[in-house]
Amino acid sequence: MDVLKRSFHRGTEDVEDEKGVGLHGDGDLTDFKVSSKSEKMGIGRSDSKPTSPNQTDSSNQEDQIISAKAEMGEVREENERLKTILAQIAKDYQSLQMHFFDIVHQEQIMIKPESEVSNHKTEEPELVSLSLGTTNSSTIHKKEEKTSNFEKGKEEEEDRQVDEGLSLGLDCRFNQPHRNPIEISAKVEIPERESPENISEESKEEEINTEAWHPNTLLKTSRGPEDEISQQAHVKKARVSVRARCDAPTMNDGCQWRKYGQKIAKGNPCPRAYYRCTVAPACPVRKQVQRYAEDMSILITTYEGTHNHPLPISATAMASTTSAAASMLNSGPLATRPSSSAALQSLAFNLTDPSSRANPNKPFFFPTPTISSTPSYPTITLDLTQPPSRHFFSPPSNLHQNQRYPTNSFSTLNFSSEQSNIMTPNPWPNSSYFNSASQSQFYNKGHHMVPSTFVRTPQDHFYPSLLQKPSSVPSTSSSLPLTDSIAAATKAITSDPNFRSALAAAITSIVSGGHGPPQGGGDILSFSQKAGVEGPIQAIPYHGSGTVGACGSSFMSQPSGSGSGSGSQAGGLTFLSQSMPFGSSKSASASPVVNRDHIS
DNA sequence: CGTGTTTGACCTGCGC
DNA sequence: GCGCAGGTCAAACACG
Repeated sequence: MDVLKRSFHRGTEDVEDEKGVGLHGDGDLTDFKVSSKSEKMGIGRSDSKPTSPNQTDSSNQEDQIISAKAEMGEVREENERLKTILAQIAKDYQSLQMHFFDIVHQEQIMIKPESEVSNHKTEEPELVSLSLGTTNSSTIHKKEEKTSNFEKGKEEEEDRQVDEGLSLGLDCRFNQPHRNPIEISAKVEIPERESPENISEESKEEEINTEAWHPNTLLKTSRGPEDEISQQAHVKKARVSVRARCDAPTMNDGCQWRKYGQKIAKGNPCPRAYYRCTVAPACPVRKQVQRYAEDMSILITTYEGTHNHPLPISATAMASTTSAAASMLNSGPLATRPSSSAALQSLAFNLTDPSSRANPNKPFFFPTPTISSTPSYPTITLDLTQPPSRHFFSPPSNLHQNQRYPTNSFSTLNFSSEQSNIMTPNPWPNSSYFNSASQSQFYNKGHHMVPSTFVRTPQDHFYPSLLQKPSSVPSTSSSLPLTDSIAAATKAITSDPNFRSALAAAITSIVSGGHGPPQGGGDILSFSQKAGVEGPIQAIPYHGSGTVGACGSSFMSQPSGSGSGSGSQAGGLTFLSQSMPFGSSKSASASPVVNRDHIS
């Protein structure tokens, strides 16, 4: 409508200039007529032509009548002319609109075969990848959104135009022919030693291309247990480990987890806890949570498998992040994956202290990904405990066996500079934060741990004080944009090897990073979806409210006591958000074992 | 009583 | 084959 208004305004500028009539596009036609006529005719105006006292009344009246008639005639002509102009503008607008819709529709048609192919592929038995984020579902949603836009009434044209204009541009950005998500994760789930001999790389790629979850994926779960087992056998092989400072027993990633085991791992006095995703009964995703032996403030969370269900929106960022990392891990050397690097940088950009983003003079950091050889369980680690490196597009600097962790050796996607990658000693190794009593008390009182940020600046290490902040953790408005933008960025890794996509994701991140959150799912989400940065749109209502807490930090608003969640981790993803409310997980936090282990 | 956690036992894979 | 370590199971337990 702005276009129309502007056109209308332009179309009447001449008239305004000539007649000095204050005609503005904002007014409707009726107002225009009235104001135009009245102003020109002097009707209802106090500043109408003054009459000379020296003239006779009769002659004055005649003159006035004549001049008024003349003016009326002029105004009528002008009015007709303006009507014609407006009609022409409206006609042009309609024409352009139709043309625009045609373009959009043609795009949809072009997209549809891809989606159908993708859906069809999903029917095939294939692996479940680490593409935790949903992909096609949101594509479908995007289409539905556009379709519904077509059906909306004329009164919604304004919004529609805005929306579709946005989606058009972004679709152009992401619907490139080279969009080929498979390339990235092709080798992820199929370690060489397990690769079927006769399967070509292409077929494997196709296979994995279907891994991203979409509604049809649920069909998988309804298959026989054999399929499930065979899937799991593959899924097992790739892991994403997230290393972050977290004082809560577990990291809240937005999903619901049920603890099914605990084991003392060799070389680490802290037990390793095993969790299963309970969002869906048959969800194969597991995670292991273990504290880093040398710095118990660091929590190592290892994810394995692919969610076969819609993810809560709060969990998508983590899912996307881990998915992206897994894809990166398995996609080969980063040097050959500029898109991954770019997207990771975008990711790191979001992970970086928001103040860095806010201040253009403050440099922001880019990750220094390092890929190492991987053992039986290829694992990529997102090291979010240190200030990230300022290296830009650093290629894998070295291949190394990571000796710092008691787990299997794994690849390290290190967001730290190499120099700073030395683990910081626990600032309070004997702190009562790891005292069972204090800890459980802390959690049970419903306080929320104020987590340290994943990417810290050196001065951020002074975070015991943060921990003592009240539960009013800033459910920062940036949470949603941040997480969504991260999802966008990471999605770019998994779904589009093209650099432009990653760059676009980065731009999206930047655009979204510093602004307040939209309510109810948010503009950023819509933006991402329209942009083809798919997210699990079906999960939008998951947390009910559209507040930031619901989307990014809803967990913060949940009582840490056992609610309906019964102590399982649930709630908002805070993983990559500014507030980073790790923990507040009742289950683990209240666990005496965990607390006990923290003492040990 | 339902749900989640704990924890010892069991299973599996790997290296020797 | 054996031992080790990681991973999982499931009965017992705790909690609301």
